[in-house]
Amino acid sequence: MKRTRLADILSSKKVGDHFVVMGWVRTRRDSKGGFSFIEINDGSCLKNLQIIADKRLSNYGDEIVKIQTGCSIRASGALFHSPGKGQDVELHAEEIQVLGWADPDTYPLQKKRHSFEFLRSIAHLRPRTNTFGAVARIRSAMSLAIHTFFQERRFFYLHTPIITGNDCEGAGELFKVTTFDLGHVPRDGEDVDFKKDFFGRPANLTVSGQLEAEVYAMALGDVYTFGPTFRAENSNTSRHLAEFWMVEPEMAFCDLEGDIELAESFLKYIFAHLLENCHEDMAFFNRFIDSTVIETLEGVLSKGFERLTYTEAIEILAKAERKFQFPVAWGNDLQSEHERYLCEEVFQRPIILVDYPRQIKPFYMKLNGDQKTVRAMDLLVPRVGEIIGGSQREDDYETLLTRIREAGLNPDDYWWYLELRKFGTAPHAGFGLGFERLIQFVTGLSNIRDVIPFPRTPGNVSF
RNA sequence: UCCCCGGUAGCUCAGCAGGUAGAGCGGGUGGCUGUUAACCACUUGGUCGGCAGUUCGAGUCUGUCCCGGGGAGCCA
Repeated sequence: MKRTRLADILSSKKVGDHFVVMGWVRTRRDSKGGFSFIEINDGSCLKNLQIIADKRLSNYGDEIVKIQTGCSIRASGALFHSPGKGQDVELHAEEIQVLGWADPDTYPLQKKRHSFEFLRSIAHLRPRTNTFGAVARIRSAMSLAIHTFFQERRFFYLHTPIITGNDCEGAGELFKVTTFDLGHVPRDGEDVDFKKDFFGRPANLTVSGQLEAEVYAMALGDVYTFGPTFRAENSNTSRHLAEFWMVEPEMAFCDLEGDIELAESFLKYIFAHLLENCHEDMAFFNRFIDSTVIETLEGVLSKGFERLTYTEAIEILAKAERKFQFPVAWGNDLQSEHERYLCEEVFQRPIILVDYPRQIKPFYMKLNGDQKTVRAMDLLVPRVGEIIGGSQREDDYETLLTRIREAGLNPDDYWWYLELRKFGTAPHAGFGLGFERLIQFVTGLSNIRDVIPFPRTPGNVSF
């Protein structure tokens, strides 16, 4: 089954050479002049290859003229300059073999544009469209860039557990993991008897690898995780998934300043990588999805991010002429409308907000000297909102203990996390980046369900 | 979970003030052309989201449930 990928043929354009190509038919147009044009795509790149099928081919009458959108074919022939507009080269087939038919009466994809809503209902076929093919390639390229960025900086890739026994990390509702027969759950009086469950205690899918990443940062120095996380929140928005991928670097001997520098150079690295290596797909998004995405990424590369404190942000919002639905007051968390106003109207580019009030942030963030704020940073981008949340971590044992109690959590559940502060504690910091939200930002796609192959949302686990 | 909007042919939608359904695309057939979201002609195609109700009569009005979208909350 030797073949040459379309990406290689179309980039090298070796006219005169002989190739074997395989792919899925996008369209067939017949010429009664005695041949057919068949466009195929094999997913290796956005572009299609036009194949010229002459009527002298032995199966022209019974097969080739019946080839429809969705069929998979194998074609061999020589590459020629194309006299037509729309493509530089084309393959003149010497042989065409249909590998798999696609009944046109029931194959749901047309040559025409479909709505994203409809394509979500056929998630098994939507990667064959231009948009979803491009998203998949971008997603893959970004994954590679994430690893190379960290590896070049000598971070170690850490695998944190998917199933955890930490019942509360303060990050949303948990999916429970059990082997119980839910019709007959063992009970100890009123309560569920978890001693009889697989782990002998309650377990759940992870909502974040951060606490475990801190463990390894306090031994290896710089580590990062890149894996799936799960939130059972009943969130029905274009920015939330029940299963999403998160990147979480964690650095020992690092403060908030270093954390912000890492976040900024990280995003710049990813964006530069995309602009350099994913020209065709990025141009596609810029043309058909959002005509500002390339300019936005270039803007980040040249100008970086606006940085301000939470307190400064509140001052700007308080002076704004705009009427907000939610009140602006120091101590309140910023609402979407506030974040959007700052990002999209005041600064018109990504912003980093630091030093949030302690009461609106999790227990593990380091308390500032003022005792009122914590060393937190949120990175907000236009359209998508928060894509990074990070902080310097609390490294003082007593302060952390107090903060855990303040949050209404049981210190016993965090004994090992607390021990990191007891034995050789050190300043450290890290952040979490929502991978899908980053893809939304770079592609311009407005619904997060369209940047992950098989989205999981409340009421939907199809495919 | 809350607030808005929507669910009509395989897809995208129209159907104005209740009188039992239309277009474009797709599919099929024929024609035409180095075509390229091809084009032209003909043709195929629907228990109008489900269940109740009002009415002589419901795609159209009412209730309710389900599903989808946008926004909000929660967050990444």
